[in-house]
Amino acid sequence: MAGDEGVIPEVTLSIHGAPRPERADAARNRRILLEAAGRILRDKGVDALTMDAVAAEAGVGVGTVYRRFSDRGGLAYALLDDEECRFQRAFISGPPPLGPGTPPQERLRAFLHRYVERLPDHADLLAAAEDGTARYRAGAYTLHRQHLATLIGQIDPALDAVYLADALLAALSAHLFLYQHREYGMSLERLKTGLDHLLSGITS
Amino acid sequence: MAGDEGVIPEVTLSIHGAPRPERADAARNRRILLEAAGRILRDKGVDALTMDAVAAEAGVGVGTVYRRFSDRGGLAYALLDDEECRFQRAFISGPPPLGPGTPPQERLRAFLHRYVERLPDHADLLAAAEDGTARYRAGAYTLHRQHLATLIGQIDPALDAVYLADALLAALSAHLFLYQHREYGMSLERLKTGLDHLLSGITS
DNA sequence: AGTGTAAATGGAGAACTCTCCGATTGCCAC
DNA sequence: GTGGCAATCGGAGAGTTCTCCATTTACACT
Repeated sequence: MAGDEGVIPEVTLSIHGAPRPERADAARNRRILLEAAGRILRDKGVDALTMDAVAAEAGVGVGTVYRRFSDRGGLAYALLDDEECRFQRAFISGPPPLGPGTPPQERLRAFLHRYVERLPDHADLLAAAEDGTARYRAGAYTLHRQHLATLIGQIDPALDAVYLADALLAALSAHLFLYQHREYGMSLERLKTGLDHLLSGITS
Repeated sequence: MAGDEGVIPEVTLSIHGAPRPERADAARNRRILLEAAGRILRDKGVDALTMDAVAAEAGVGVGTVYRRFSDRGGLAYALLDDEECRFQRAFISGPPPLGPGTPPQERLRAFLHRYVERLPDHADLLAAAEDGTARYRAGAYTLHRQHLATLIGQIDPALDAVYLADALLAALSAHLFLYQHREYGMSLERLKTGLDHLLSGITS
């Protein structure tokens, strides 16, 4: 416990910028809740991950769960936060071809491929997080879109970079992935190759 | 009432092929329920369109609503059925450029543009219908995908037509549209032009 | 008409998400 | 310390979706 974890508070780049430091009991509860949620997720699967169940497992009231994570999607995003932060560091400042120091065409392709590789492990939780219009309001989406739009703008300033970023990310929807991969049996390789073809209209 | 409506039973091409004819009381209730739902939708908006409200407005039990339309998404799709059937007729057997008798590149483009034009009027209801993975299980999605995949296969048999159909349709998600158009302010023209750019990788 | 049966009905109730607000508690200035 | 206040807590309850099944009803076949 000494020294805690690091400099950056928690829930950093990805979901929402922390407006102000959390009170000690609140921070403790966040940790307790995340651990409880992780246990439920591991032991009983994503369907058992209800707000009531998390509250019961953590031994707090359900109101506390909603105060920490504004809704079920928020809890799901919080559970993905570690991995998301790693991904964000990788494409913002990591080594090539994901990070800087590579032509934008290749960075774009690397981003999409890496995103696909991330999906199998997280699609269930992501699908819960991305429910409805929630995906587009999340910080992660905004950052991904901005990153893709920047790369596309570097490739060809005449393109509508923001629109194309949305379109590419739409093809990476967790719900679509669940359907394509688990139900329709498309392999990750097939998805990557398909994305490459989509890209060919952009990198031309 | 004499002569009813037509040859084709109801809920025809779009949602699911009718397995067997409906009993008279069931058909009557379907009509009553759809009228009640339409009234609620018109008067109070999509948020008031709950299964309980429809049941109450129609004067039946909620179990009946669920028997007719398996869930809220099913009800939403049923409300869209008329328009959907018209759209389907248009791209299957209607006049060019949407229907046959036009090069596949142009039919593909016409399909996407027409889809975008349809969205503003129906996005709210469509968003309710497309919730979660429901979109991909719906008959309408399957048909749209098959149509697009056929056109893409005609353009270039070497492409993964089914994957690209999914990807194009992903960009037409009602949830994404609501975000892009209503929240982000993208015009229909901008969406169409963006889709044209996406297409350029396919029609190349 | 009478009858058997498969289909349709309705509403109680389970499960869930999310809100509300009085009670409680950490934290900072003094 | 201690006083005050803003943040936090908890759990009852409202609103929804969807299930279940005992009861009722339509319709085909004598």
